Amino acid sequence: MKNKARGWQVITEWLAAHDRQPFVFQEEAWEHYIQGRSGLVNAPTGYGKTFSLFLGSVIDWINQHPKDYKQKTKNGLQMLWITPLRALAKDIARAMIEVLEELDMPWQVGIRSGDTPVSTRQQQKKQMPEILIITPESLHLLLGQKDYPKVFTTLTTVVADEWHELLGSKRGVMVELGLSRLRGLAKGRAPLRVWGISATIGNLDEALDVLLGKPDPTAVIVRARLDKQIELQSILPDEIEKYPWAGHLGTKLLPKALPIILNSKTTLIFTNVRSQTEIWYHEILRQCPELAGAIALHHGSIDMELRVWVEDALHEGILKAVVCTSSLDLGVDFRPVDTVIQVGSPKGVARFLQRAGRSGHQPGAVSKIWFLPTHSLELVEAAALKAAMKEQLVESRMPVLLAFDVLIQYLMTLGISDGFHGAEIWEEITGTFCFRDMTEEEWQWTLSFLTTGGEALYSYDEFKKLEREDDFYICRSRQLALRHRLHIGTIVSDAMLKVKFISGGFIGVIEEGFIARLQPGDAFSLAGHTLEFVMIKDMTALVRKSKAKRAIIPSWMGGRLPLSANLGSVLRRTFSEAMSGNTTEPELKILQPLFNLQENLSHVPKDDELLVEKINTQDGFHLFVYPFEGRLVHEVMATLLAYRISKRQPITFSIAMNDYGFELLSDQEIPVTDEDVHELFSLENLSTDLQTSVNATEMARRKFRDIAVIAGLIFQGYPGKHKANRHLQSSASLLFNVFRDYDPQNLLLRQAFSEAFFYQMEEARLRESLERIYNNKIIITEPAQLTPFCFPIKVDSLRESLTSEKLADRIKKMRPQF
DNA sequence: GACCTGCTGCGGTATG
Repeated sequence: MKNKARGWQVITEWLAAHDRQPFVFQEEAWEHYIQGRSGLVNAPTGYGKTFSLFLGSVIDWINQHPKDYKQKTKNGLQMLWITPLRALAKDIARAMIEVLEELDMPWQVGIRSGDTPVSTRQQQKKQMPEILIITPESLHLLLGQKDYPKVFTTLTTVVADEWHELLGSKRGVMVELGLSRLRGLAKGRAPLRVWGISATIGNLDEALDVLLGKPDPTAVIVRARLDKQIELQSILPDEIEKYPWAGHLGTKLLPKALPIILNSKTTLIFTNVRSQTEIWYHEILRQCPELAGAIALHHGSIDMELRVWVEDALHEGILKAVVCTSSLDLGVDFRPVDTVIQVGSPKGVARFLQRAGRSGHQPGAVSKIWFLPTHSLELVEAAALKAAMKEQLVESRMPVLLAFDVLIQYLMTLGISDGFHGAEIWEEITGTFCFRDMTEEEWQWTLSFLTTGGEALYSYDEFKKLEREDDFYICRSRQLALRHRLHIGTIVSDAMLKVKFISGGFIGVIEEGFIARLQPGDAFSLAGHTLEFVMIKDMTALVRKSKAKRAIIPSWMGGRLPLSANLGSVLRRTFSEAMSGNTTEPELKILQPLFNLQENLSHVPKDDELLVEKINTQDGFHLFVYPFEGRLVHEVMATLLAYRISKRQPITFSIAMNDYGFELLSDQEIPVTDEDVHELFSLENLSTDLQTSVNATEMARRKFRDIAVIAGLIFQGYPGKHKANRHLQSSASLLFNVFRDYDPQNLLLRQAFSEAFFYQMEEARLRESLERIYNNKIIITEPAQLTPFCFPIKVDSLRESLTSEKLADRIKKMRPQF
C-alpha cells in the first residue's frame, strides 16, 4: 500500500461494501490529509464521514510506516477521537475494529469514558491503545492525572466527532482547552493534525476556527457535494374546523398516524416533551392494542439499561415504533428506521433536518418525515420548514466565549496533576477561540482567585486551591484534588430521585417535587409502566406494578427551547404567502378557513408587518402582539412594552407568551394607538429601559448556580450520596450575594450577567427584532372576539390559574364559531 | 373527558 491510489482504493471499496457513499474523501481531501493539514468534514448524518476520516488516517499511517504495518508493535497513542456521547464511542469502536481487522492491522482501539471499568483504566495506564475514543470530560480527567504528558507523546491526530453538537456549549470549551494543552505538549514535534466532523450548521467556517483556535491558512473544509433529499408531508386533520386551536399534545391526530406506523417497518415518533412520550405511548396502545410489545419509548429520564435495550431492539429491527424525545437525536444510526414522525414544532430547521435524516439512511434514499401538528396554526410551520429546507437556512451554533467557570475548572485540573507554569498556559489559552480576547488583567484575576479565593473569600482556606511558587501553580491538597475529580464537567443536573421496583430493577428518574405530591398507593406512569408508589428509601422511590386505570403522568422541568430565529423569519414570510391566494402548499390550503376568519376578525400580517390586536373580554383589556421571535425574546419584549406603556400612564399588566407572540392583560384600557405604537419598539434608551423593567439580577442569580458549580465553588457531595437541590440553590445564592457585595469585579459574577443577557434575554436577537419591527408597518386591529392567532396564548395564560377541568370548559366558551 | 408542555449530554471515591 505504497501509493495514495491504493489507499484511495481501499477506502472506496470498504465504504461501498458497507453501504456508505465514498464522497467525503475525494482525491483533493485525501491530499489535504496526507499533507498533515487540519480541517473540518461536513456531510449529512449517516454518510460515512466518520469512517472516511478514520480510514483515511489509518491508511496514511500505513503509508508512513510501511514496515510496522501488520506487526504487533507498541506504537503508543496515535489517535484521539473525541465524541460527545458514550453510546457513540461504542459504535465507533465497533466499526473501527472491523476496519482494522480487514486491513490486517494489529492496532488496539480503546474507549475512555465514565463506564470504562477500573481494570481497563489500569491497563490503559500501563499501555495506551493506538486509538482512544474519549469524551471531553474524560479527556480532562486524563489531564488531571500525574505524569499525563507521557500519555500523549506519540499522539499525531485528534478528531472531534459531532463537533456541531459540542460547539455551542461549555463542553465545546472543554474541547478547546484540551486541544490547547495537547498542542502545547506537541511543541517541538510535528504539529497535531486536528479534524472536526460536523453536520451542516450555519457557521461551518466559524466551527473550523473554533476548533483550530489560532488561524491556520492551510486548514480546509471538506464539504459533501450532495444534497440529501428530504420530503416533508403533513398529517392533516379531515376538518380543520374541528381541529384544536391550541394545545401541544396532538393525540387527536393519532388515528391518522397509526396507518403510517402500521405500514412502515420501523417508525420513530419524535415529541418535544418527556411526558408527551409517555402519553403518546399509552394512547397508541389504547387505540391499537395489537402493537403491545412492538412499541417502546425513549427519553432522558428513563433508566439507561432500558434505553440501551430499546436502542438494541431498534438496531435489530424488532420494534415497530419508538416514541422518543431528542434523546435519539444524536449520532448513532438505526438503519431499520424507515419512517419518522415529528409531533409538534421542531423549533428549528437544523433539528428537523437531523430528525428527518433518521430515515432513509441508504445512500441516495429520500428521507421522509411526517409532520403532525398539535394545533391548527402549527401547520404553517410545516410550510415554513419546507421553504427553510429548500433554502438551507440551517441555524448556527454560537461558540461560547470567555467562560471563566470552565477556565477555572481547567486550571484546577492541571493543578491537581503536574501543576502548570503560568506563562506557558497563558500562551496556550489565549490561542483558543474562547479566550482569545481575554486580557492580562483577567488572567491575573483568575490565578489569584484560585490561589487566594479573591477579595470576598480570602479568609476561607477551602478556596485557596492552588499554591503558587513563582510562576508555577499546583494543588497539594489530596482532599481538594479528590473533590475536584468528582466535579469535572460542565453539565449541572437537577436533583432527581431514582425510581426502582421493590423487587429490584431501576426504571428511571423523576423530580423530587413530583414525588412529593404523591401519596403511597397513588399510580403514576414511567417508561410506559403503570406504577404504584410505595415509599421513598435512600433517596429512591420504590414502586410496584399497578393495575390502576388512571395514572398520573410525571412532568419534568426541562429546558424551554424557543423557536429559532431562522424558522421564525420564514414563518412570517409564510403567512404572507398564505394570504396571497395562489399557494400550492396543502398545509396552507387547508388552513384557508382559519386564515379567512383571522382576516375577517382582525388581520393576517404580511412579511413586513407586525400585527397588534386589542381585544376586550370579561377578563379585561388584552393587547396581543405577534413578532414570531420565540418565547424568550417575547418574554423580555413583553416586559419592556409593559414598562414603556406604564410610563405613559400608571397601569399594571399580567404577561403571557408563546413562540408566536405575547399578551399584555390589564384591568384598564391600554393606551396604545396607531400614532404612538412605534415608539414602544424604539431602540432608544433600550439598555436603561431593560435594566429598569427586567430583573436582570434575578436572571443572573439563576445563571450563577451552574457557573458556581462548574467553577468548583460548590461541593455537590460524593457520588451516590444525595444533596438536596435546595442546598445547592441556597449556597449559590449566598455566594452570589457575597460577590455582589464584596467583590463586584468578580469575573464569575460578570459572567452570570452576560449569560443572562445572551442566553436568557437573547439580547442580540431582541435588538434585531425591535429594529425590524420599528421599521415595519404596525397594524393595530380591534377584533370583537378572540382570534385564531391569540387563542393559543390565551389558553396558555389561563392554564396557569385554572385546573384542567375548568380550563376545558372555559376553552369551549372562548372558542368562536366559523 | 381531556385545547395534560417544556430536550440533551458527562463524571467520580476509597478500604479492607
